[in-house]
Amino acid sequence: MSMMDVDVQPPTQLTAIASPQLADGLATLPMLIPLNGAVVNGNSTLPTEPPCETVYVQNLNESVTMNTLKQTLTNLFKNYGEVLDVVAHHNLRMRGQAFVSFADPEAAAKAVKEVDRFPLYGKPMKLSFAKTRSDAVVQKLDGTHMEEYKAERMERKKRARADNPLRRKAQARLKASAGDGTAPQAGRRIVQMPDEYLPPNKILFLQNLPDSTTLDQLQMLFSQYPGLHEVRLVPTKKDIAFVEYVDENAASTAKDALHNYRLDGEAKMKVTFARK
DNA sequence: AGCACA
Repeated sequence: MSMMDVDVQPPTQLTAIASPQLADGLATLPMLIPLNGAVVNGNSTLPTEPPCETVYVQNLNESVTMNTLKQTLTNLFKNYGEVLDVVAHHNLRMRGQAFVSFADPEAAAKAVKEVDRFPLYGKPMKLSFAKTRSDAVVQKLDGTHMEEYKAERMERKKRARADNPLRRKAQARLKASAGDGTAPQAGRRIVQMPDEYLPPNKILFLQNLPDSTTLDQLQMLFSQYPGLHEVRLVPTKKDIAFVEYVDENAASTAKDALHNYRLDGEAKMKVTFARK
């Protein structure tokens, strides 16, 4: 339903690779082994992106609600492997970003390669590997060392804070100028953006309505959510309709509430943002 | 721009 009805890269079959073995003796904090690619000496050697299990996503459309965002990201990324967790925050510092954790670093690598620049909700996502492992991954690797891991993470944070910020700025600049000659446009094979990933719109698009659906019925249903402007049926097609709200936020609320609602107790109606 | 998770 999600990615399948359009021409999108099919789910990647990945053979499971051996997870890092906790060598018997020295395995106190196996997950703290630095994700390779550490900076060697301040200037010349740039860190190569480490094969972290977690993908760091930037440039997300910030007007999408947290729930739909997480849901959508899970749906999208599970095409590349088992998704353990999706973490996103709405606060000033963290909005527009998300962390998608895979069980398998190869799945993450595949996702970074193929999904980078994919336009989700109207904005091309920037994908890279997370700097640190996520809790979900650590849990999976070795749930028993969670507490120690968190303690260690605190330490790292402190050290980072003490670290000279100027040096980091310089590194960032270097990196920006270095890469970026031929980043392949992701999503080349997509002939049409799936409805689910369209950017917010004050107009909603309803699909899969039962034949018996009436205008009154829809008005009744959608007026439960504030800001309803108008419901429009499509004379030639009984199974679809448009519902317009005063703004995107209002529409978004109604959409989240009524997507998959069963009007007749049977079929689920699909509610997405309309195409512009 | 911005690398979190209690």
